[in-house]
This record gives sequence, structure tokens and C-alpha cells, in this order.
Amino acid sequence: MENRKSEIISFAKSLIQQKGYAAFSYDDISKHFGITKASIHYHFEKKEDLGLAVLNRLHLRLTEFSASIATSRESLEKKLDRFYRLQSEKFAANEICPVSALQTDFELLPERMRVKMQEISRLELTVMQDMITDEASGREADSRAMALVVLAAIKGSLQYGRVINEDMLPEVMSGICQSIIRR
Amino acid sequence: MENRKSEIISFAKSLIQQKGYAAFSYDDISKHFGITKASIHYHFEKKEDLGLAVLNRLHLRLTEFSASIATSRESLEKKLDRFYRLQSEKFAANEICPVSALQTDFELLPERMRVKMQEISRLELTVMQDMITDEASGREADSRAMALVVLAAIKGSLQYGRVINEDMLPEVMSGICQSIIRR
DNA sequence: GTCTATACGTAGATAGAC
DNA sequence: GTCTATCTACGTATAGAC
Repeated sequence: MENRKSEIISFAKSLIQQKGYAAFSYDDISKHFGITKASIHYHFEKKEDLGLAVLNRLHLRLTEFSASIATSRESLEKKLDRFYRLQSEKFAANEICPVSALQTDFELLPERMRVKMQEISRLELTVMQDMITDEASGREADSRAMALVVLAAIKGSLQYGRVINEDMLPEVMSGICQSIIRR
Repeated sequence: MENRKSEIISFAKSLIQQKGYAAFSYDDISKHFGITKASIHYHFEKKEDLGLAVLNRLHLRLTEFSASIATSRESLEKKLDRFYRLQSEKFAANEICPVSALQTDFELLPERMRVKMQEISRLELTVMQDMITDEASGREADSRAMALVVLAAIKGSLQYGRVINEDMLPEVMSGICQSIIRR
């Protein structure tokens, strides 16, 4: 059942968004699907394998997005909006960006996952940098720092928003487009 | 030994910065100080009590900083620099902001810790908002969103920096001061 | 593919001696 | 304050039947 395997990846990603990599368990997953932990191990022998499957999916979506950006003539707002929904179409109130959650758990990830996380984090930065320099008519010297600011703003909105129970993303998004990019 | 108790709080904070709340253990702490887990339980009966002690210290430092800002005539750069070092004088290469780490683990924190986290997160936002509006001569309509952007940029620099193994904070800091505040 | 059964480690926590 | 000893719960993981 290739579908079951894919469903497990999706659910694991969602669990990581809620609780992080260390805290989510095969027991969480088995209960959700009504099967035993041993069955999850059939699909993903070790937790590390499941973690890598989640990372590979995140990486794939990011790569696809990167390609779609290169040719597109969308406005920056549209691009940022699509980027925001990239790894999670709709964020539940108790979910943050999966990449952020995995960055926080970086020190306890197995080596293979760390390598992949580094790849994903670097790609996020360059993709965002491309989006910004495409738009900005002016200087691009500090565009790498600016890319991090925009990335961090999006992810930070989710993290602070979950804690203070308030969706700050709309105002942050418009603030970004006005004050940072159109300088 | 009131000093031992305080040392445990410091070390717990550092562990949280490295591994998050869920993953740090009494065993980590006992090994570090060369005493048994039971001894840690003498100082902090439950993990939640130790977690709250860490949060109370973070909150105290933030409150003190908030007061010191109100009267100060420092430049924004100086203020931001002091804010950055507030919760950790010097960040080890494997440490991120403790507040960020605890925000990521928010869903698995006990209720008392969640309440305190909300308080701290709100205070961080208002403190940063004060710093920005003090400086900015212009409009202050979106200063709350701007405060989140600056906060997220600082914390994001630590998170991305740990993963890609590169200190991005200096360029991000100067980028913030130039492009965002002095608009 | 999913099950039962089980092994083994580690976690948080407590009782009671020193 | 710190210890030894112990408990219970839960984690990842495996063997082997269906």
C-alpha cells in the first residue's frame, strides 16, 4: 500500500510541526491510523528513515517551487503567498513551519538528517534571495541577509502566533512587501 | 546550597537551547554536576518546576532590560546588541535562543509553562516595539509587525546559522538597522 | 501489510538511609 | 543535600505468526 506509506509521511510531518522530531512517536502514528507500531516499522524500519522521508518531501516541494519561480511573472506578494503555503497548505492553529521545528531539534537529529537539513536550509535562503533580487530594482549587496529576514519573519509569525494565539502573518506579510523589498 | 540550585537553572537553560524542553533530561544535569538524578529532584521536585524556574529567569531579565531601555539614550544598534545578549551572554555554536526553543516545544509544555511563555512572548514584542518607535521618527502604524520582523530576524539568524554553520547575525543586524528602522 | 509478543533502554519520579 | 534502590511509563526496535 504505497498510499499508506505516503499518508504516514504526511501525518509525521504534521506531528513534527506540532511537537518536534524528538517528541513525536510511532505510537502517535499507530493510534491515528488504527494499526500497531510494528506496522509502522514495516513501512519505515527506523525513525530516522521516516524522518528522512519527511525531509525528502520538504526538499522536493522546495525544488519544484524554485523552478516555478524562475519562469513566473507573478507579483512578489503572490510568490510569497505561495511560498508560505509550500510545506503546509493550511497551518492548523497548533502547527508551525516543519523546517523551523526541525531546525530547533537539529542537535538531536541523526547525521543523515542533519546533512539534509543543511541542504534544505541553504536552498530556502537562495530561493528567497532569488525572489527578492528579481523584484528589487536597486542594490542587491545585502540580499542574502534580507532573504533571511523575510524567511525568519514568516516562520516567526507562526511561532509567536501559536503562543500568543493571534495570527500576525497578514500584517507582517504586507509590512515586508512595503518596507523591506520596495526600498 | 542556593548556588547549586541557580547553577542547575543555568545549565537547564543551556540544555534547552541545545535540545529543547522535551529532550533535555535530569540525567543530563546529574551527569554534568556529578550528582544523582534524585538530587536534582530535591532541588526541583518535577521537571515542570525546573522549567518554570528557567522561564522566570528569562522573564526577569527581560523585565530588567525593559526598564533599562526606557531611560537610556543609547543608539538603536547598542540597544539591539544588548537585547541579543540578554538571555545568553555568548551563544555557543550549538545554541539558539531559549525562548525560540521553548516556543517550538509549546504544544508539549505543561499549562503553567504555556501561560508564562505567552507572557514572555508578548513582553518581547512590546519591548522591541518600544525600541523601534523610540527611534523611528516616522509612522508607527505597523510597528508591531515590524517588532516581530526584527525579533524573528535575530532568532532566525541563530537557527539558520546553527544549521548551515555560519554566523549570519552581523550582516542581518546591520541590514535591519539600515533598511527597516531608518526608513 | 498487519498482528502479537517481547526485548531493552531511558525517562520522570518517589521512599528512605546517611 | 546527596545517596541507593526501585517503580512505572513509554520510547524504539525486532522476531515470527497470519
